[in-house]
Amino acid sequence: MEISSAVTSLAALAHAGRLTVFRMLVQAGPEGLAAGVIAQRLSVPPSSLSANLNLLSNAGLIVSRREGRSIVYTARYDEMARLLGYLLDDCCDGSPEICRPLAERLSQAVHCFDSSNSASS
Amino acid sequence: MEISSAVTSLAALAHAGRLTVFRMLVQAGPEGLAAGVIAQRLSVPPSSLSANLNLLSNAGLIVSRREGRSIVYTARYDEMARLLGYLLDDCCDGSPEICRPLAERLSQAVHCFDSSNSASS
DNA sequence: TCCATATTTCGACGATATATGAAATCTGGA
DNA sequence: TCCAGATTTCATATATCGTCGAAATATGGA
Repeated sequence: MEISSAVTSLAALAHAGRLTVFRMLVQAGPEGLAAGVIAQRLSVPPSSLSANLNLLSNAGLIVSRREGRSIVYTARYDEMARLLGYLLDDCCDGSPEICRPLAERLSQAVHCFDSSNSASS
Repeated sequence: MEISSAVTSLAALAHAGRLTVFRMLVQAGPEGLAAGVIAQRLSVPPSSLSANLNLLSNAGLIVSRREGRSIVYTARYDEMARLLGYLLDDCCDGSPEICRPLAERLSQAVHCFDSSNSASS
């Protein structure tokens, strides 16, 4: 991943409204949420939300699809993986004991770490 | 983690210069790097670097200690873990097959995932 | 075709972030 | 005490971001 796209993604997330939206979409899964639903849940003007959804979309963190009259947004898990991977890539450089707690915190957050490791056995 | 501190940290990282510095410090490990060394490596004016180090420091992502005439900066791995954990916390909500690739990307980046999992066997 | 619904685009204002030279601060040593 | 080295603070100019009403666009159905 290029540093410029990492910066773009981080900037997109560095905003309370957008971060909230993004986490909502991450939670929502592949089905996603319509723009109107998000605007209602967050009590935010449609035009403001649209601008922020656009920013997240341009950063590659979410995608949209039309579904009837609504436009449904979905989180891009692959891009999220790339971004977090980029932040972590140079970690643990020769010091496993330092990033051990980090790894534990991550596996706590991503529950399928356990299953992805035990399921392969 | 509060959303406001997540936003502060993300904003601190959403800047090419600061992101580069942060990754340098993550690489450098607990020994850290003196401000002057960083400024020289990156060919950036000391005052600019100082402002950016200050931002990262206020966000809690790095810490400084005086060592002779130099001020040495170090990455805070614990805070990095908290931030990334916050971004991931709501992931995988009932859909392990979705975040599986994400988990694999992360374990690729953080090499001690393997050791932390295989060492316990 | 015409209307109601769902979202986006446009425009303009205020607020915030960035960069950097010059001066100030702090440290170690003679 | 005085000096040189290392870094920060200050002040200022510049550029970018965020918000939201009003108008424009796209869709589905009668």
